[in-house]
Amino acid sequence: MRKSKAETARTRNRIVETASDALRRNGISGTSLHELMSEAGMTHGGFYRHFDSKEQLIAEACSRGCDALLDTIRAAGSRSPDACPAGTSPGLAAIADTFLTPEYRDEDAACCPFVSFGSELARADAATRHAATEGMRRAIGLLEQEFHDGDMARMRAIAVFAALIGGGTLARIVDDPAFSDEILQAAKMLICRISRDATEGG
Amino acid sequence: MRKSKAETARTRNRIVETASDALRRNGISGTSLHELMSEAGMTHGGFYRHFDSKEQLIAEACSRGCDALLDTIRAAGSRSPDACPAGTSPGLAAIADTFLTPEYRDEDAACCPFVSFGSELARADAATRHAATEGMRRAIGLLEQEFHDGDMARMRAIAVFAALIGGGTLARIVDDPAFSDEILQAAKMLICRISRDATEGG
DNA sequence: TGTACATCAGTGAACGCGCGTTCACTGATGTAC
DNA sequence: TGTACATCAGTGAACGCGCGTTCACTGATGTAC
Repeated sequence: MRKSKAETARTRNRIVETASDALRRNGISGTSLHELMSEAGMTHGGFYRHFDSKEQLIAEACSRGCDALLDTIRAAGSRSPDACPAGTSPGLAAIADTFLTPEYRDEDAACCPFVSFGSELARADAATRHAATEGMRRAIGLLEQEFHDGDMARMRAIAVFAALIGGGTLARIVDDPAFSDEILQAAKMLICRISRDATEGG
Repeated sequence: MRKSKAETARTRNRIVETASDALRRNGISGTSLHELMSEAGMTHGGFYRHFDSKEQLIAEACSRGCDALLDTIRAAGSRSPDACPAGTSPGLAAIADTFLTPEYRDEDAACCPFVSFGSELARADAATRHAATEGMRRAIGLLEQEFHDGDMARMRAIAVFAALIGGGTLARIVDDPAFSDEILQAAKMLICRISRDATEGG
Protein backbone atom coordinates (compact mmCIF):
# COMPACT_ATOMS: atom_id res chain seq x y z
CA MET A 1 0.00 0.00 0.00
CA ARG A 2 2.82 2.41 -0.70
CA LYS A 3 1.56 5.99 -1.15
CA SER A 4 2.72 8.69 -3.55
CA LYS A 5 5.22 11.27 -2.31
CA ALA A 6 2.59 13.99 -2.34
CA GLU A 7 0.17 11.93 -0.30
CA THR A 8 2.93 10.92 2.13
CA ALA A 9 3.73 14.58 2.72
CA ARG A 10 0.03 15.32 3.23
CA THR A 11 -0.26 12.48 5.72
CA ARG A 12 2.74 13.69 7.69
CA ASN A 13 1.31 17.17 7.76
CA ARG A 14 -2.04 15.82 8.94
CA ILE A 15 -0.36 13.99 11.83
CA VAL A 16 1.42 17.19 12.95
CA GLU A 17 -1.79 19.19 12.66
CA THR A 18 -3.76 16.58 14.62
CA ALA A 19 -1.02 16.47 17.26
CA SER A 20 -1.01 20.25 17.56
CA ASP A 21 -4.75 20.16 18.33
CA ALA A 22 -4.53 17.14 20.64
CA LEU A 23 -1.67 18.72 22.60
CA ARG A 24 -3.61 21.89 23.18
CA ARG A 25 -6.61 19.83 24.32
CA ASN A 26 -4.86 17.24 26.49
CA GLY A 27 -1.28 18.36 27.12
CA ILE A 28 1.86 16.39 26.33
CA SER A 29 1.48 13.48 28.73
CA GLY A 30 -2.27 13.32 28.06
CA THR A 31 -1.74 12.73 24.36
CA SER A 32 -1.09 9.11 23.29
CA LEU A 33 0.17 8.08 19.87
CA HIS A 34 -2.49 5.37 19.52
CA GLU A 35 -5.31 7.85 20.09
CA LEU A 36 -3.61 10.52 18.01
CA MET A 37 -3.04 8.30 14.97
CA SER A 38 -6.61 7.07 15.11
CA GLU A 39 -7.76 10.72 15.20
CA ALA A 40 -5.62 11.30 12.12
CA GLY A 41 -7.43 8.39 10.44
CA MET A 42 -4.63 5.81 10.59
CA THR A 43 -3.46 2.93 12.74
CA HIS A 44 -0.57 3.59 15.09
CA GLY A 45 1.92 1.34 13.29
CA GLY A 46 2.48 3.84 10.52
CA PHE A 47 3.70 6.53 12.86
CA TYR A 48 7.37 5.59 12.67
CA ARG A 49 7.41 5.93 8.88
CA HIS A 50 7.13 9.68 9.53
CA PHE A 51 8.82 10.34 12.89
CA ASP A 52 11.69 8.90 14.92
CA SER A 53 9.88 9.22 18.24
CA LYS A 54 6.96 10.79 20.05
CA GLU A 55 9.32 13.54 21.22
CA GLN A 56 10.14 14.54 17.65
CA LEU A 57 6.45 14.89 16.83
CA ILE A 58 5.84 16.89 20.01
CA ALA A 59 8.57 19.35 19.04
CA GLU A 60 7.07 19.84 15.57
CA ALA A 61 3.52 20.04 16.90
CA CYS A 62 4.64 22.65 19.43
CA SER A 63 6.14 24.71 16.64
CA ARG A 64 2.91 24.33 14.64
CA GLY A 65 0.88 25.37 17.68
CA CYS A 66 3.00 28.52 17.92
CA ASP A 67 2.32 29.24 14.24
CA ALA A 68 -1.39 29.07 14.99
CA LEU A 69 -0.91 31.36 17.98
CA LEU A 70 0.90 33.90 15.81
CA ASP A 71 -1.91 33.81 13.25
CA THR A 72 -4.41 34.45 16.04
CA ILE A 73 -2.38 37.35 17.42
CA ARG A 74 -2.07 38.88 13.93
CA ALA A 75 -5.79 38.48 13.24
CA ALA A 76 -6.69 39.86 16.67
CA GLY A 77 -4.36 42.86 16.34
CA SER A 78 -6.07 44.05 13.18
CA ARG A 79 -9.58 43.77 14.60
CA SER A 80 -11.28 46.62 16.40
CA PRO A 81 -11.52 46.02 20.16
CA ASP A 82 -14.80 45.67 22.09
CA ALA A 83 -13.72 48.55 24.28
CA CYS A 84 -10.60 50.68 24.12
CA PRO A 85 -9.75 52.83 27.15
CA ALA A 86 -8.27 56.25 26.34
CA GLY A 87 -4.56 56.06 25.55
CA THR A 88 -4.64 52.32 24.87
CA SER A 89 -3.46 51.01 21.51
CA PRO A 90 -6.48 49.52 19.68
CA GLY A 91 -4.36 46.59 18.53
CA LEU A 92 -3.33 45.62 22.06
CA ALA A 93 -6.85 46.12 23.39
CA ALA A 94 -8.14 43.82 20.63
CA ILE A 95 -5.49 41.19 21.41
CA ALA A 96 -6.41 41.28 25.10
CA ASP A 97 -10.09 41.03 24.14
CA THR A 98 -9.39 37.97 22.03
CA PHE A 99 -7.33 35.95 24.47
CA LEU A 100 -8.86 37.02 27.74
CA THR A 101 -12.54 36.26 27.18
CA PRO A 102 -14.61 33.46 28.76
CA GLU A 103 -15.24 32.05 25.26
CA TYR A 104 -11.55 31.69 24.41
CA ARG A 105 -10.80 30.33 27.89
CA ASP A 106 -13.44 27.61 27.51
CA GLU A 107 -12.44 26.54 24.02
CA ASP A 108 -9.98 23.71 24.57
CA ALA A 109 -8.50 23.13 21.13
CA ALA A 110 -7.95 26.80 20.30
CA CYS A 111 -5.85 27.36 23.41
CA CYS A 112 -2.28 28.49 22.89
CA PRO A 113 0.59 26.09 23.67
CA PHE A 114 1.99 28.16 26.54
CA VAL A 115 -1.31 28.15 28.40
CA SER A 116 -2.29 24.61 27.50
CA PHE A 117 0.96 22.83 28.34
CA GLY A 118 3.29 25.59 29.51
CA SER A 119 4.36 23.85 32.70
CA GLU A 120 5.07 20.64 30.77
CA LEU A 121 7.21 22.58 28.30
CA ALA A 122 9.62 23.56 31.07
CA ARG A 123 10.36 19.84 31.58
CA ALA A 124 10.29 18.84 27.90
CA ASP A 125 13.28 17.67 25.82
CA ALA A 126 15.69 20.13 24.21
CA ALA A 127 14.06 20.19 20.75
CA THR A 128 10.61 20.93 22.14
CA ARG A 129 11.88 23.62 24.48
CA HIS A 130 13.72 25.16 21.56
CA ALA A 131 10.61 25.15 19.38
CA ALA A 132 8.72 26.78 22.24
CA THR A 133 11.45 29.37 22.77
CA GLU A 134 11.47 30.35 19.10
CA GLY A 135 7.67 30.47 19.05
CA MET A 136 7.73 32.74 22.07
CA ARG A 137 10.32 34.99 20.44
CA ARG A 138 8.12 35.39 17.39
CA ALA A 139 5.01 36.06 19.46
CA ILE A 140 6.80 38.70 21.51
CA GLY A 141 8.23 40.17 18.30
CA LEU A 142 4.71 40.57 16.99
CA LEU A 143 3.55 42.25 20.18
CA GLU A 144 6.59 44.52 20.07
CA GLN A 145 5.29 45.99 16.81
CA GLU A 146 2.31 47.32 18.74
CA PHE A 147 4.74 49.52 20.67
CA HIS A 148 6.06 51.81 17.99
CA ASP A 149 8.68 53.53 20.15
CA GLY A 150 12.16 52.44 21.16
CA ASP A 151 13.89 51.07 24.25
CA MET A 152 11.01 49.86 26.32
CA ALA A 153 9.06 48.27 23.46
CA ARG A 154 10.57 44.84 23.93
CA MET A 155 10.21 44.79 27.72
CA ARG A 156 6.61 45.94 27.37
CA ALA A 157 5.91 43.25 24.77
CA ILE A 158 7.30 40.60 27.13
CA ALA A 159 5.18 41.99 29.96
CA VAL A 160 2.06 41.83 27.78
CA PHE A 161 2.84 38.24 26.84
CA ALA A 162 3.42 37.25 30.48
CA ALA A 163 0.08 38.83 31.41
CA LEU A 164 -1.69 36.95 28.60
CA ILE A 165 -0.17 33.59 29.57
CA GLY A 166 -0.42 34.12 33.32
CA GLY A 167 -4.02 35.34 33.14
CA GLY A 168 -5.03 32.63 30.69
CA THR A 169 -3.43 29.88 32.78
CA LEU A 170 -4.94 30.99 36.08
CA ALA A 171 -8.40 31.57 34.59
CA ARG A 172 -8.43 27.97 33.36
CA ILE A 173 -7.45 26.51 36.71
CA VAL A 174 -10.09 28.24 38.82
CA ASP A 175 -13.34 26.31 39.32
CA ASP A 176 -15.40 29.37 40.24
CA PRO A 177 -16.61 31.11 37.04
CA ALA A 178 -16.98 34.52 38.69
CA PHE A 179 -13.45 34.39 40.08
CA SER A 180 -12.16 33.19 36.73
CA ASP A 181 -13.84 36.10 34.92
CA GLU A 182 -12.27 38.45 37.45
CA ILE A 183 -8.84 37.09 36.54
CA LEU A 184 -9.49 37.71 32.85
CA GLN A 185 -10.60 41.25 33.64
CA ALA A 186 -7.54 41.95 35.76
CA ALA A 187 -5.18 40.67 33.06
CA LYS A 188 -6.97 42.72 30.41
CA MET A 189 -6.71 45.84 32.56
CA LEU A 190 -3.05 45.17 33.08
CA ILE A 191 -2.37 44.96 29.34
CA CYS A 192 -4.25 48.20 28.73
CA ARG A 193 -2.15 49.78 31.48
CA ILE A 194 1.09 48.74 29.78
CA SER A 195 -0.21 50.14 26.51
CA ARG A 196 -1.12 53.47 28.11
CA ASP A 197 2.34 53.67 29.66
CA ALA A 198 3.79 53.44 26.17
CA THR A 199 1.65 56.15 24.60
CA GLU A 200 2.03 58.43 27.62
CA GLY A 201 5.73 57.63 28.04
CA GLY A 202 5.14 56.54 31.68
CA MET B 1 3.54 -4.27 61.96
CA ARG B 2 0.69 -2.05 63.00
CA LYS B 3 1.85 1.48 63.93
CA SER B 4 0.60 3.79 66.66
CA LYS B 5 -1.95 6.44 65.78
CA ALA B 6 0.61 9.18 66.21
CA GLU B 7 3.08 7.48 63.93
CA THR B 8 0.38 6.75 61.37
CA ALA B 9 -0.51 10.44 61.28
CA ARG B 10 3.17 11.33 60.91
CA THR B 11 3.54 8.88 58.04
CA ARG B 12 0.50 10.26 56.25
CA ASN B 13 1.85 13.76 56.67
CA ARG B 14 5.23 12.68 55.32
CA ILE B 15 3.59 11.23 52.20
CA VAL B 16 1.73 14.49 51.54
CA GLU B 17 4.89 16.53 52.10
CA THR B 18 6.92 14.26 49.82
CA ALA B 19 4.19 14.44 47.17
CA SER B 20 4.08 18.22 47.41
CA ASP B 21 7.81 18.34 46.63
CA ALA B 22 7.67 15.68 43.92
CA LEU B 23 4.76 17.43 42.20
CA ARG B 24 6.63 20.70 42.07
CA ARG B 25 9.66 18.91 40.66
CA ASN B 26 7.97 16.60 38.14
CA GLY B 27 4.38 17.71 37.67
CA ILE B 28 1.27 15.57 38.16
CA SER B 29 1.72 13.02 35.38
CA GLY B 30 5.48 12.88 36.02
CA THR B 31 4.97 11.75 39.61
CA SER B 32 4.43 8.01 40.16
CA LEU B 33 3.21 6.48 43.40
CA HIS B 34 5.93 3.82 43.37
CA GLU B 35 8.68 6.44 43.15
CA LEU B 36 6.92 8.73 45.59
CA MET B 37 6.43 6.10 48.29
CA SER B 38 10.01 5.01 47.97
CA GLU B 39 11.07 8.65 48.40
CA ALA B 40 8.93 8.75 51.52
CA GLY B 41 10.82 5.70 52.79
CA MET B 42 8.10 3.07 52.28
CA THR B 43 7.01 0.49 49.73
CA HIS B 44 4.08 1.40 47.49
CA GLY B 45 1.67 -1.17 48.97
CA GLY B 46 1.04 0.91 52.06
CA PHE B 47 -0.25 3.87 50.12
CA TYR B 48 -3.90 2.82 50.17
CA ARG B 49 -3.96 2.63 53.97
CA HIS B 50 -3.78 6.43 53.85
CA PHE B 51 -5.48 7.51 50.62
CA ASP B 52 -8.32 6.30 48.40
CA SER B 53 -6.53 7.13 45.17
CA LYS B 54 -3.66 9.01 43.59
CA GLU B 55 -6.10 11.84 42.82
CA GLN B 56 -6.93 12.30 46.50
CA LEU B 57 -3.25 12.63 47.37
CA ILE B 58 -2.70 15.07 44.49
CA ALA B 59 -5.48 17.30 45.80
CA GLU B 60 -4.00 17.33 49.30
CA ALA B 61 -0.46 17.82 48.03
CA CYS B 62 -1.65 20.72 45.89
CA SER B 63 -3.20 22.33 48.93
CA ARG B 64 0.03 21.75 50.85
CA GLY B 65 2.04 23.25 48.00
CA CYS B 66 -0.15 26.34 48.21
CA ASP B 67 0.50 26.56 51.95
CA ALA B 68 4.22 26.59 51.19
CA LEU B 69 3.68 29.27 48.55
CA LEU B 70 1.82 31.43 51.05
CA ASP B 71 4.63 31.04 53.58
CA THR B 72 7.11 32.12 50.92
CA ILE B 73 5.00 35.14 49.96
CA ARG B 74 4.66 36.15 53.61
CA ALA B 75 8.38 35.75 54.25
CA ALA B 76 9.27 37.63 51.05
CA GLY B 77 6.85 40.47 51.77
CA SER B 78 8.52 41.25 55.08
CA ARG B 79 12.04 41.27 53.65
CA SER B 80 13.65 44.40 52.28
CA PRO B 81 13.90 44.31 48.48
CA ASP B 82 17.19 44.32 46.54
CA ALA B 83 16.04 47.46 44.77
CA CYS B 84 12.88 49.47 45.22
CA PRO B 85 11.98 52.02 42.51
CA ALA B 86 10.41 55.23 43.81
CA GLY B 87 6.72 54.85 44.56
CA THR B 88 6.89 51.06 44.70
CA SER B 89 5.76 49.25 47.83
CA PRO B 90 8.80 47.59 49.44
CA GLY B 91 6.76 44.46 50.15
CA LEU B 92 5.76 44.00 46.52
CA ALA B 93 9.27 44.76 45.29
CA ALA B 94 10.61 42.13 47.69
CA ILE B 95 8.02 39.58 46.55
CA ALA B 96 8.94 40.21 42.91
CA ASP B 97 12.62 39.92 43.86
CA THR B 98 12.00 36.57 45.50
CA PHE B 99 9.96 34.87 42.79
CA LEU B 100 11.48 36.42 39.69
CA THR B 101 15.18 35.68 40.15
CA PRO B 102 17.31 33.19 38.20
CA GLU B 103 17.96 31.33 41.48
CA TYR B 104 14.30 30.76 42.24
CA ARG B 105 13.58 29.87 38.61
CA ASP B 106 16.29 27.19 38.60
CA GLU B 107 15.31 25.61 41.90
CA ASP B 108 12.91 22.84 40.95
CA ALA B 109 11.45 21.76 44.27
CA ALA B 110 10.83 25.25 45.61
CA CYS B 111 8.71 26.21 42.63
CA CYS B 112 5.12 27.16 43.29
CA PRO B 113 2.31 24.80 42.18
CA PHE B 114 0.87 27.21 39.62
CA VAL B 115 4.15 27.56 37.78
CA SER B 116 5.22 23.95 38.17
CA PHE B 117 2.01 22.23 37.08
CA GLY B 118 -0.39 25.06 36.28
CA SER B 119 -1.43 23.76 32.90
CA GLU B 120 -2.04 20.31 34.36
CA LEU B 121 -4.21 21.83 37.08
CA ALA B 122 -6.66 23.11 34.46
CA ARG B 123 -7.31 19.48 33.44
CA ALA B 124 -7.21 18.00 36.96
CA ASP B 125 -10.15 16.48 38.84
CA ALA B 126 -12.64 18.60 40.77
CA ALA B 127 -11.02 18.22 44.20
CA THR B 128 -7.58 19.24 42.95
CA ARG B 129 -8.93 22.22 41.01
CA HIS B 130 -10.80 23.25 44.11
CA ALA B 131 -7.68 23.02 46.26
CA ALA B 132 -5.83 25.10 43.66
CA THR B 133 -8.63 27.66 43.50
CA GLU B 134 -8.67 28.11 47.26
CA GLY B 135 -4.89 28.32 47.35
CA MET B 136 -4.99 31.00 44.67
CA ARG B 137 -7.64 32.92 46.61
CA ARG B 138 -5.44 32.93 49.69
CA ALA B 139 -2.34 33.98 47.73
CA ILE B 140 -4.21 36.83 46.07
CA GLY B 141 -5.67 37.80 49.46
CA LEU B 142 -2.16 38.08 50.82
CA LEU B 143 -1.03 40.23 47.90
CA GLU B 144 -4.14 42.38 48.32
CA GLN B 145 -2.87 43.39 51.77
CA GLU B 146 0.08 45.06 50.05
CA PHE B 147 -2.42 47.45 48.43
CA HIS B 148 -3.80 49.29 51.41
CA ASP B 149 -6.47 51.23 49.53
CA GLY B 150 -9.93 50.19 48.36
CA ASP B 151 -11.61 49.23 45.08
CA MET B 152 -8.69 48.42 42.87
CA ALA B 153 -6.69 46.52 45.50
CA ARG B 154 -8.13 43.14 44.53
CA MET B 155 -7.76 43.64 40.79
CA ARG B 156 -4.20 44.81 41.30
CA ALA B 157 -3.42 41.80 43.48
CA ILE B 158 -4.76 39.48 40.77
CA ALA B 159 -2.67 41.32 38.18
CA VAL B 160 0.46 40.91 40.32
CA PHE B 161 -0.24 37.21 40.74
CA ALA B 162 -0.80 36.74 36.99
CA ALA B 163 2.49 38.52 36.29
CA LEU B 164 4.31 36.30 38.81
CA ILE B 165 2.88 33.08 37.38
CA GLY B 166 3.11 34.14 33.74
CA GLY B 167 6.66 35.41 34.10
CA GLY B 168 7.75 32.40 36.15
CA THR B 169 6.22 29.94 33.69
CA LEU B 170 7.70 31.54 30.58
CA ALA B 171 11.14 31.98 32.14
CA ARG B 172 11.27 28.25 32.87
CA ILE B 173 10.32 27.25 29.33
CA VAL B 174 12.91 29.33 27.49
CA ASP B 175 16.21 27.55 26.72
CA ASP B 176 18.19 30.77 26.25
CA PRO B 177 19.35 32.07 29.66
CA ALA B 178 19.64 35.70 28.51
CA PHE B 179 16.11 35.67 27.11
CA SER B 180 14.85 33.98 30.28
CA ASP B 181 16.47 36.65 32.47
CA GLU B 182 14.84 39.30 30.30
CA ILE B 183 11.44 37.74 30.99
CA LEU B 184 12.08 37.83 34.73
CA GLN B 185 13.12 41.48 34.47
CA ALA B 186 10.02 42.40 32.45
CA ALA B 187 7.69 40.69 34.94
CA LYS B 188 9.45 42.39 37.85
CA MET B 189 9.12 45.78 36.16
CA LEU B 190 5.46 45.09 35.56
CA ILE B 191 4.79 44.35 39.22
CA CYS B 192 6.61 47.53 40.30
CA ARG B 193 4.46 49.44 37.79
CA ILE B 194 1.26 48.06 39.32
CA SER B 195 2.53 49.01 42.75
CA ARG B 196 3.35 52.57 41.65
CA ASP B 197 -0.13 52.90 40.14
CA ALA B 198 -1.57 52.13 43.55
CA THR B 199 0.49 54.66 45.49
CA GLU B 200 0.05 57.32 42.83
CA GLY B 201 -3.63 56.48 42.29
CA GLY B 202 -2.98 55.98 38.56
C1' DT C 1 -3.54 -4.32 85.97
C1' DG C 2 -3.36 -8.34 83.06
C1' DT C 3 -5.04 -11.21 79.35
C1' DA C 4 -7.20 -12.43 74.76
C1' DC C 5 -8.52 -10.90 70.63
C1' DA C 6 -9.60 -7.70 66.87
C1' DT C 7 -7.62 -4.19 64.20
C1' DC C 8 -4.86 -2.40 60.82
C1' DA C 9 -0.04 -0.10 59.02
C1' DG C 10 3.16 -1.70 56.16
C1' DT C 11 5.30 -5.46 52.93
C1' DG C 12 6.04 -7.27 48.48
C1' DA C 13 4.13 -10.02 44.82
C1' DA C 14 0.73 -9.76 41.47
C1' DC C 15 -3.11 -7.77 38.56
C1' DG C 16 -4.79 -5.53 34.28
C1' DC C 17 -4.06 -1.77 31.40
C1' DG C 18 -2.26 1.58 28.21
C1' DC C 19 1.78 3.31 26.70
C1' DG C 20 5.84 3.89 23.16
C1' DT C 21 7.97 1.09 20.07
C1' DT C 22 8.97 -2.94 16.82
C1' DC C 23 8.08 -6.03 13.17
C1' DA C 24 6.47 -9.22 9.44
C1' DC C 25 3.55 -8.44 5.95
C1' DT C 26 0.91 -6.22 1.87
C1' DG C 27 0.58 -4.02 -2.29
C1' DA C 28 0.84 0.43 -4.72
C1' DT C 29 4.51 3.65 -6.18
C1' DG C 30 8.93 4.86 -7.92
C1' DT C 31 12.94 3.59 -10.68
C1' DA C 32 16.18 1.39 -13.83
C1' DC C 33 16.65 -0.63 -18.14
C1' DT D 1 6.72 3.42 -23.72
C1' DG D 2 6.77 -0.95 -21.44
C1' DT D 3 8.55 -4.28 -18.17
C1' DA D 4 10.80 -6.04 -13.80
C1' DC D 5 12.12 -5.09 -9.50
C1' DA D 6 13.16 -2.39 -5.34
C1' DT D 7 11.11 0.65 -2.23
C1' DC D 8 8.33 1.91 1.38
C1' DA D 9 3.49 3.83 3.51
C1' DG D 10 0.36 1.76 6.11
C1' DT D 11 -1.67 -2.47 8.78
C1' DG D 12 -2.34 -4.92 12.92
C1' DA D 13 -0.34 -8.09 16.16
C1' DA D 14 3.07 -8.19 19.52
C1' DC D 15 6.85 -6.53 22.69
C1' DG D 16 8.47 -4.86 27.24
C1' DC D 17 7.64 -1.57 30.62
C1' DG D 18 5.75 1.26 34.23
C1' DC D 19 1.67 2.65 35.95
C1' DG D 20 -2.39 2.64 39.54
C1' DT D 21 -4.42 -0.62 42.22
C1' DT D 22 -5.32 -5.09 44.86
C1' DC D 23 -4.35 -8.65 48.05
C1' DA D 24 -2.63 -12.26 51.29
C1' DC D 25 0.24 -11.91 54.90
C1' DT D 26 2.79 -10.21 59.28
C1' DG D 27 3.04 -8.59 63.70
C1' DA D 28 2.65 -4.53 66.70
C1' DT D 29 -1.10 -1.66 68.58
C1' DG D 30 -5.58 -0.79 70.44
C1' DT D 31 -9.56 -2.51 72.96
C1' DA D 32 -12.76 -5.20 75.76
C1' DC D 33 -13.22 -7.83 79.72
